[in-house]
Amino acid sequence: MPKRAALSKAEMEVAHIVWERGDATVRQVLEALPTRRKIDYKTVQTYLRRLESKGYLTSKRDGRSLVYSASVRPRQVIRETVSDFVGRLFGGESLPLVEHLIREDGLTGEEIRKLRELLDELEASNNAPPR
Amino acid sequence: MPKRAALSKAEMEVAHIVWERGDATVRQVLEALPTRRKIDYKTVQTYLRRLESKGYLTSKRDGRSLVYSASVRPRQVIRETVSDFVGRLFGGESLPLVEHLIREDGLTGEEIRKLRELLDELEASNNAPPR
DNA sequence: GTTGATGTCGGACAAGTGTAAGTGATGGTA
DNA sequence: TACCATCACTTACACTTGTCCGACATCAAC
Repeated sequence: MPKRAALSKAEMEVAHIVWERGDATVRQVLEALPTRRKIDYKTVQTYLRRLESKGYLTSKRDGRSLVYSASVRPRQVIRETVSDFVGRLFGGESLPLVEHLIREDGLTGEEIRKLRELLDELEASNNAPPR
Repeated sequence: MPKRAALSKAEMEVAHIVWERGDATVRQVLEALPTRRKIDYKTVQTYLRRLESKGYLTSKRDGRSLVYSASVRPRQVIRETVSDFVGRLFGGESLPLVEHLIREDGLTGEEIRKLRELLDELEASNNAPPR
């Protein structure tokens, strides 16, 4: 794998926004950021530029503006990033993190149901296929 | 809360080790680190020193050595750290992270059972007590 | 009582990060 | 057409982080 430099915290934030929208200009990212996050246009511009130079995003021109979009599958990036995080803060064990998340964030009944389904599904495919 | 400076990646790693063991000297942390992580004694020393100055650990002397231990409840620190992470990479939604974790890491049947129990428990306390 | 291993205490230092300013092109509007 | 808002591009700059070095103190074993 052509190891990209890791995402910084601020970069994660804007990358997430671009991924959610599919693509975005500097201004769109700025507007999508939570308003409490008082951050300058120029700063967002820098993050996007860095994300591009790290290989996470590409940009194409549209009129005067640049439109950024993923150049690596977000799924993949998320996998790597989460894995690094779990490795460091939980010694590589993801179960404790799952438990933490389930416990700490009051999940709605709806969400609990959803998770239960996911578990069923998993268990089924766990038993069946010799892979 | 007296907002501590956030943990850096390397700091998370060593903090986790100290928490796991209850307490630890520089050398013990060094030895607990995965061997592939080729890192110098002095470097570990620095991380511990910084963790102390950031307010996460305290040290007490034992002979010539310093023994570090948590000075803030790990639970609390983990909560903050995870919350920050989820905020940035998942826009604050923890469910997607839970799903990701459950899906990506092949959980054992045992673990799945455990999670199911946790969900039951949660659901029960969700319905019953007005807290 | 000199030597070597092991500690701590204070730097050090380059790269990475958060945050933005300065400069110049461009396009809509008074 | 002169001006202002808005872009991109370049540059800046202090703080943080990852990584370690040098000096000095101890202690055990020659």
